[in-house]
Amino acid sequence: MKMKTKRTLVKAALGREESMDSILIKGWVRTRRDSKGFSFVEVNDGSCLKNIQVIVDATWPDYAKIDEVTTGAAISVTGELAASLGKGQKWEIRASGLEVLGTADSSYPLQKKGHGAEYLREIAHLRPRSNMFGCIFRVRNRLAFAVHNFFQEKEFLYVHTPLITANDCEGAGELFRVSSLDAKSPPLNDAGEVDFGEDFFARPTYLAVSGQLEAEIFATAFSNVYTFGPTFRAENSNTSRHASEFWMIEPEMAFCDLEGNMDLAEEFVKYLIADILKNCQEDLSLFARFVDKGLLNRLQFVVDRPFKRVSYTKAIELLQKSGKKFEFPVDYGANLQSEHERYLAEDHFRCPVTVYDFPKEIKPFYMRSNDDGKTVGAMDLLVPKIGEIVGGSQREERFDVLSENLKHHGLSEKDYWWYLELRKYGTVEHSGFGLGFERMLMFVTGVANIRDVIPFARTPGNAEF
RNA sequence: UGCUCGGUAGCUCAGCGGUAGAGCAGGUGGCUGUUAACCACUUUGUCGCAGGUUCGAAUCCUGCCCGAGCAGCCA
Repeated sequence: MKMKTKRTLVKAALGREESMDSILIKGWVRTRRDSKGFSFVEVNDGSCLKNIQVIVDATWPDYAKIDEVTTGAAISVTGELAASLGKGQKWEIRASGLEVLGTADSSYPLQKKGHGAEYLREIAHLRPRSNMFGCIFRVRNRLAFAVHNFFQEKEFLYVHTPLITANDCEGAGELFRVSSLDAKSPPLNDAGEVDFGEDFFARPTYLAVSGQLEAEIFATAFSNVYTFGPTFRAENSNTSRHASEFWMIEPEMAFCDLEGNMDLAEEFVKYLIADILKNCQEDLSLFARFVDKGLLNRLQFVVDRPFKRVSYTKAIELLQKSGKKFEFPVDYGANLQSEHERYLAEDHFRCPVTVYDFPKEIKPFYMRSNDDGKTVGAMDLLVPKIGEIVGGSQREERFDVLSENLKHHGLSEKDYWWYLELRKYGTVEHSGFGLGFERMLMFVTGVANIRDVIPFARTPGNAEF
């Protein structure tokens, strides 16, 4: 019986130290170049950016089949892995057999030459086969792995918080309603409004905008926990850095104050960048060449230097003294505008900056009140080019103060009874933050649009794939 | 949602009142090792949609649709 050759991934073949008498590869044709007497076929299977070059000699009995070996076709090649006779690659495969597994005619939308990001977005089912998106999604994979490594090395517990929630969390933002009621004729109450008491969960429910409140439950049992999952916002945002469905990482730590929180955020961001610099060099080199020439220097810079920290009050002073004309006025008590954040990270400090201790009026109910009575222990980590990448706070652990804050924000204690009980039984100082996974990926790859770092982007009016 | 810019060949784009172009892709032929191969020849268009102005509209005007950038909301 003939031994069946096991398939080798292109990445493994290219990384070989020695030649192979017999090799089997499978993948998709990127391009074919014909010469008199033989053809060069470049095959990619997604395992790495590089293709492997296959030589098909015209003396091969089935050489007529070469016409079907077109850009986009899926093929299987057997042959010998040998040192390349040409320049530009170490190894090539001298084919002894070739099978076209799936043809692709000339209507194949992915050509060998430059496509625009917007066009590729319209063919999200094929763009992973392009060089750029191959790199993006390999880095995305590694970044997700690095997230878990970071927290697992620190003994943080990975917790799965619910995606369907009954609290319209923090009273902020637009939520997607989750309902199984008949949209055409929903049950009505006496006032003629939709009666969500009749709905699946016997109350109004939504897709979660954050797992924070539930993460706090676990932090007050396991000390250090993190979530990593999808989250949903129904805001009609049309920008290059907002998506309706995105992934977020939310660590939550008991016995930790705002400073410990900022320390962790900084360490986390640096760890992720260092991991990608180390493990995704080939993919990063493509971004450095075609997307952002300054990428590698900027990433190295961020890993090497400490982040700056300024209080909100100090940040306002800096902005007022900057002499720069802003479209929006810089006033104490107002939110920092994008242009203000950009000035701090890109012009003034020229590095990531953490702004902390914000006025209480512009922040949610759960953030811990500072002793000055005016500010809360909040922090935003701002990064050049992208802006806010992390938002977090120390949480209000004092029952009376939290209860007061709920009232102040017009929220009912009844809806947050379990959240309040965390403060009633064994309450402790605790803190946490949220890091936008796609924003981190944008920073690490230099890709400017969030729609291009998520496999299938959900934005207002778009859910095709 | 507001402001700004854009929609011309399969893709990238030029043309911006005088009747449709280039490069690439595709096709044909050539080339003894190519590297987004090269050389020669060659096919392809409701110029986003609907009105209007004009002798004449891809080009000017209005409305709509779609996309992008920025702002707000945030991660």
